Amino acid sequence: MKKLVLIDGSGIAYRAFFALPLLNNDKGVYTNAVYGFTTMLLKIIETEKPTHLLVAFDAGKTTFRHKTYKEYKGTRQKTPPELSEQLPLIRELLDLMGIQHYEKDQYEADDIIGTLSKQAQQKGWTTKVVTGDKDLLQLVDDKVTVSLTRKGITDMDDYDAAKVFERYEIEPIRIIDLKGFMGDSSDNIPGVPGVGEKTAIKLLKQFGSLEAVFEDLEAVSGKKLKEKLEANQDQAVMSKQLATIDIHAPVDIELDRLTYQQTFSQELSELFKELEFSSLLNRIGFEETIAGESQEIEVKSEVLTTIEDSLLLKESALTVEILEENYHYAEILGFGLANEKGCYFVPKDVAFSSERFKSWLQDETTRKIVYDRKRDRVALKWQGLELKGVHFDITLASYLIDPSESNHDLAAIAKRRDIKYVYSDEAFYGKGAKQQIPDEDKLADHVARKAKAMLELEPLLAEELEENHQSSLFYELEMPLADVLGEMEFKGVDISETTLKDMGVELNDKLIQLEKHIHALAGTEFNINSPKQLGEILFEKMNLPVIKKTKTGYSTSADVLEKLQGHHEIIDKILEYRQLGKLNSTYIEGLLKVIHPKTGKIHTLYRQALTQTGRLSSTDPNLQNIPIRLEEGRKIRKAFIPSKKDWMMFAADYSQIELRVLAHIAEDENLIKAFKEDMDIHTKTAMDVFGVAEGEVTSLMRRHAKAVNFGIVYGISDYGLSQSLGITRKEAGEFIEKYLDSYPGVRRYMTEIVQQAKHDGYVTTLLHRRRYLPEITSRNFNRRSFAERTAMNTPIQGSAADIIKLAMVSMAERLKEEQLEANMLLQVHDELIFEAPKHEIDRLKIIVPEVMENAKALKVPLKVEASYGQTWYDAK
DNA sequence: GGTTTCACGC
DNA sequence: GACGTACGTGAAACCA
Repeated sequence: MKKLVLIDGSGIAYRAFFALPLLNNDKGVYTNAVYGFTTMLLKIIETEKPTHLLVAFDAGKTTFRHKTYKEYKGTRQKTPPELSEQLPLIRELLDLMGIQHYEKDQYEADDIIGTLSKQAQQKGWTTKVVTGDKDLLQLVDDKVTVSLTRKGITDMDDYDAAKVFERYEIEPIRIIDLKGFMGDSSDNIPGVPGVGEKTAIKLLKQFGSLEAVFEDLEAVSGKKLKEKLEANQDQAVMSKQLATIDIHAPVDIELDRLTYQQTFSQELSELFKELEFSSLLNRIGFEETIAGESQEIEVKSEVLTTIEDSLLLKESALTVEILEENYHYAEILGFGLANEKGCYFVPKDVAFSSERFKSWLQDETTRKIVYDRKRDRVALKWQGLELKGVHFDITLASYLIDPSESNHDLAAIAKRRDIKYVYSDEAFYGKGAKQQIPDEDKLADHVARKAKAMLELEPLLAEELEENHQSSLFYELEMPLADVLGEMEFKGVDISETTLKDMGVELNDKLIQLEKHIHALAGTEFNINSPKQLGEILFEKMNLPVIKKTKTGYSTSADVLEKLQGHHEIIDKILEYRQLGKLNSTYIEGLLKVIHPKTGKIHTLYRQALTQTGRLSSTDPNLQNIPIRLEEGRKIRKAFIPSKKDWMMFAADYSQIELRVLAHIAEDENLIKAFKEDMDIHTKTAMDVFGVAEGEVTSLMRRHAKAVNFGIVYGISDYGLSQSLGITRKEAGEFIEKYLDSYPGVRRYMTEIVQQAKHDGYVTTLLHRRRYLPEITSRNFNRRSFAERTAMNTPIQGSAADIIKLAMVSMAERLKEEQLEANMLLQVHDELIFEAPKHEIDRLKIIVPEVMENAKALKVPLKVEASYGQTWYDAK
């Protein structure tokens, strides 16, 4: 059985280009269309298993259709150069994959596909056409099916005749009649003005074809419609003609010659590597190995068995080689060292038995270049060593230069700067179950390469930081902050295991009761945690109204369930079950799992080089999302306790720091005044937006105003605001407009920052933190809108992040200066949590707000609220 | 092991 | 006219 696959190469490339963000490789070659095209191609080959395969392309600008209508495709924008430059790459790729491609002067890909599909039909082959263009549906028959890209590029809808009929209520061949009436704005086919899909289908159902309609115009119902048809008859006939695919195009290619045999050559894998399609390399059976170009470059290194003073220079690159992600549990494999003298690997036994080496590690006066200062420092702290004299952190530098680089992996950072002899840890050690440590020779080589690369990278990165005006941000903020965060992580926060366990027992009881109750109400037992099973129960068995669907089934999210409240008592129970289940699995069981066996405390990991805005994130466990809003969850905080007897937990948070930052950046008089007068900002916003006096602000008005402020801070859209308030998008848009009317400075800022982002390609924060926004010029509305909101939001959120980071560095210094025993333990974006002896609380009440409020002088005062108690829960 | 859905915080 | 919409982390189900 012959199976022919015909791919609309031009159409798919076009779709891929617009569906994917503008990727490029390290040489600046754009690759998104090639990437999308290739993933689609691999998927099609895998699922369709074609015996014959051809990719058809459009040829040139003019086609035979222009003879009929010279305006054909006249409104189409010129193909963007970022896309055109990728088309030769796609052809090269097809050649390497042994896939034939074809184009014919004066014809479009559609005509080639149409002609070949009909020839194949004659021979009794089955054909699959792959395209993004609905016009191709006219080719569907008993032997030909059409796959239409849905969204993205690999998501396809398969159309056979029945599916076409289901969708359009007409035979596939009548798609051309449909186009004749409707026209097609993207091809500049006029059709009959005022006739859309609905009317066209109605006419075709009644008359059968476009010609039949015009033969019996009198039978058309509706005077207006009749007039429109009469006036545009010629245009309609021509439109149909334009939309008709030529199935007798002079295609000089034999079907039998289109055989396809899957072969993936070395050359193909080279091309994939060049384009940086590493995920696709695996799919074609070429695992990216550590071999390849890295090992071809020789790096001389030595394994040290004794440590000579002469090797330990003031200026050196140092790597502390550990494998574990979680460095609180890390085993040190050894050290890499690179300096003027050469590159070395120091095995752990040699290192730890050398007093010389250990004192060098702890020597403040050296200038060490490291890859991840916090990681190295904390890992060594667990070994009782204080890493000192760190002068440069490669990860942090790379992060500040461009936070969007998806991995600040050393090999990637190096490769982008043309240093190619170092390979990534993942490639060297493998990942997941495949991870293993090679023998010492290889290990030594790898580690030494890393150290060498770091030594070489430091001046390059330092210069880039300087160019970006980020030197001070780097040396004076992020670098010292890394040590402060390291101390917080290493110190850890104490947790009462018994409190957690008691809460767990109680929760489990409640969950069992709830589960029974829910099963009884549903009349059957099922897994409430499974959205799939829950959806079937609610929407099929119990016939509750479907509010929203996900791509795999019914949505059962909280906002959907809330809309169903009142329909059935089961809803409330499910919501409660979800809430308690979350508390139990994530917080009770989750936290119990991560208590460190050596300290009995919880040691989180702050990620300092991750978020696009400059905020920190926290993992293993995440201590930045411990419940607070609902009382049941808030009780979790009772388990967070001081580590010593007679100590207290002390918490201080910034009040409205983002909106204060906004007032400052936007220089909005109204907003500045409000903060200077220390007004309740949501009430103030409500007064301005609704035009009422303070006393007339209702709680609903305040709630709406609060959501608008929230939206400003987080950069949500009118849609997002409408969702959170349960109002229409239009109303949400009006709220935002009224807000901007009330705060003209903010409006001006929003306009200007978008202009600036378009001009510079990036936005910055108060301390010159940078975020690039390449999509701000995207032709895709969604992408562009998202980039615009990001441009408005990042300086606000990022500057707030800058400020609390400044406060943390000052705070650590201040605690030391005053010789306080208090420990700074946690940061939750706008708040700091400490533990301290009772007798220091009075002092903290003064200095913590003082340090935080004076971290950075703005045009409005910063305000901090502090509290304390026996547990984190009580510090409210 | 990867993806999807849901839910927690700011 | 539709698109699919703050950022993070983590658990569980489900599919392969």
